[in-house]
Amino acid sequence: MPTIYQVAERAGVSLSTVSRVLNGKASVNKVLKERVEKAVKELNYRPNSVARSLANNRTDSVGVLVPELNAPFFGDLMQAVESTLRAADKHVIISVGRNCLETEKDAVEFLISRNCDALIMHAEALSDEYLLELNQSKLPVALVNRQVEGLPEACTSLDNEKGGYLATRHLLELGHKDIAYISGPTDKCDASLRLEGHKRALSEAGLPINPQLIFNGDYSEEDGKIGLLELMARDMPFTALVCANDWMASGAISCARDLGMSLPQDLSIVGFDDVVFAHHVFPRLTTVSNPIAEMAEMSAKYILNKVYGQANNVQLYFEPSLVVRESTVK
Amino acid sequence: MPTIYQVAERAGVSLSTVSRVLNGKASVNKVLKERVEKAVKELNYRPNSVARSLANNRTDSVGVLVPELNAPFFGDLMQAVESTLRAADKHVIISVGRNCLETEKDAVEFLISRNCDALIMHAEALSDEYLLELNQSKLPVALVNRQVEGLPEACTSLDNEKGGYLATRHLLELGHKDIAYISGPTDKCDASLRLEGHKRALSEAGLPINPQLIFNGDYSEEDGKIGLLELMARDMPFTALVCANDWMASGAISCARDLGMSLPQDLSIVGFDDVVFAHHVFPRLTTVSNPIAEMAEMSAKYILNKVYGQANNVQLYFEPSLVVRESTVK
DNA sequence: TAAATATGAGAAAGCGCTTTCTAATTGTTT
DNA sequence: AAACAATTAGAAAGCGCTTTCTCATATTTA
Repeated sequence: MPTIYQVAERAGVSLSTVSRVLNGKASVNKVLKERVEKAVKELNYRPNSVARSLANNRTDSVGVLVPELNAPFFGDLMQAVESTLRAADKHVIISVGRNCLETEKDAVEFLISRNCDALIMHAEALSDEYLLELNQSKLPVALVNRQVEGLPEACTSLDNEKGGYLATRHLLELGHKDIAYISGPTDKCDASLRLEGHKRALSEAGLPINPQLIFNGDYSEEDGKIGLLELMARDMPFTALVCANDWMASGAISCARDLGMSLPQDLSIVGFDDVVFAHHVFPRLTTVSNPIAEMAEMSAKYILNKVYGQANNVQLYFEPSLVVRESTVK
Repeated sequence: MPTIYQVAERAGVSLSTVSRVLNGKASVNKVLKERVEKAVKELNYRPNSVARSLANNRTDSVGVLVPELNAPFFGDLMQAVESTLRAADKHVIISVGRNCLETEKDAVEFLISRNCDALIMHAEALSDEYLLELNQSKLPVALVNRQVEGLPEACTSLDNEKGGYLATRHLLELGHKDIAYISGPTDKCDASLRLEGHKRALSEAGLPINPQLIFNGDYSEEDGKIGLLELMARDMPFTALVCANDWMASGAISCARDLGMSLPQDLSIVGFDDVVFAHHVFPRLTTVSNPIAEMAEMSAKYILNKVYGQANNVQLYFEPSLVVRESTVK
């Protein structure tokens, strides 16, 4: 691998001049510039990014923290972040948090030790205070799909309340009156907001909120099954079911079928997120779209602005919309 | 951020000594060692990984090339690679190839310019020659799920022929005689081997190989649909269908249902890969498991051995197995 | 006890780049 | 034409670490 010194020698200039040509920051005599460019080409020179990083104290790399790598939702997130950042010649270092406080902290430490210039995270377990502190003392941080008090411009988020509202209103419009709900873990903000939306829709329709028709799940497919079983055991009849994400909806669907129900006639089901497999399940799932890819892209653009001096427009707040498929009927 | 120099000062030793303690390569007087460790702790010192990389010419980072980030198959791959490498304190730089020659080359260049110590790739478009040359002149390379002439120990692969054979034999054992096949792109080695296996199963059963019952798809969901339509238009009746991956199987399933067929009674369908959504489709898909996660893990271990001096056992060749679910009946 | 060997610490060079500082050259103004 | 300002090139320091080389001290051997 040729170094900048060899380029300088071949071009007959000092290495400062080569550096200036390469970075285009200061003006360089046209003749010398061409000589340098020629030498660069002839030697097939590529600057050593490590040396560059050491000298100017930035690595052009952004750490990304996601709960897992093999889930469609986070796949979409990473896809968007990677392509946005790569277009700016930045690179992505990925770390997995597993939805666990210790692992997330570890992952952040790891990313810091790797000298990332910034962090883009879908943090589940880390506290608001930790994130604030991190942002202040170490690295600029962008949060995807989460709102943190004190970091207004660093957070992209979805109107989850509206999403829950849309799901339930759709069922109400189809004529359902007895609507069950399988919630996500209510200590998570998005889950509790979705539930709020559900309740608002019921209230607006003048219907009571029956706690017997609400089950608290943990967003897993398994809890979709368990939830449906439990709700049915409570002996409060219902003709429709809202699940706070598609995984639980999918679990509920296969459970319902195992119970011998025919869908969607016996039970209308709505999911949330519109992940890839939503149209693989049968009946194809009516769900609420979650523009995770756009949110992730905006988070990346925020970092590009904040750390790398770009000036993209960034949208922080997103609206969900209903995707009607075949899992809901009158 | 404290530097090694400040640690040395606080501990009252030279920075060489600090370095030696940190890296544990040379022996250091116990007393001094403890003083250094104390200073490290007090200052909360973390070595600067960039400076370290510059000095010893290695970045402890491995480039990973995948066709896409938001597909379950590659999600599994990355998950395995990331966790294996992270356990060894190496980090993963991810780049996307999009199944396109130019993009893959770009991605590799990018990874090289980032001074990765090695590359782990699921390369679709790059030629064997390119990969060989890359491995020889630039960076150690590991190929996941692909065999490259000349790189025997660097490749993990699946017995695709056997997979195709298993799929078809399963249908034969259920009593099917007229079995259609939707293939992947036959210029890809895995696709053509799967097809070979299908043919061998037919031959062993004494059945003719009817080209009218074979359709060449491109592994996309869309081509599952198109394939089924086309096969049915050919007026050669069949009672079972093998698809060379789960995406096409899923496409064929929804197409069949749109056509009013009832599954699996009217048509038994087998997929390939056993990706996450295989059990989300209805009827739950009988398919051939592809141990992509294990292959990816082995590729990572190979790199750990080759580049970082570890001594893991690595298995290079994998056997598929049949996963019987509900999409196939007598 | 003197000489030979082993052990461990520090000084300093070097990894490949950026950037500041200085000096030289060119151009501008009166 | 003299004095000044504006450009632009090169020298050198510095980023934070590793590692070689050298030297001092401790240990072993005759």
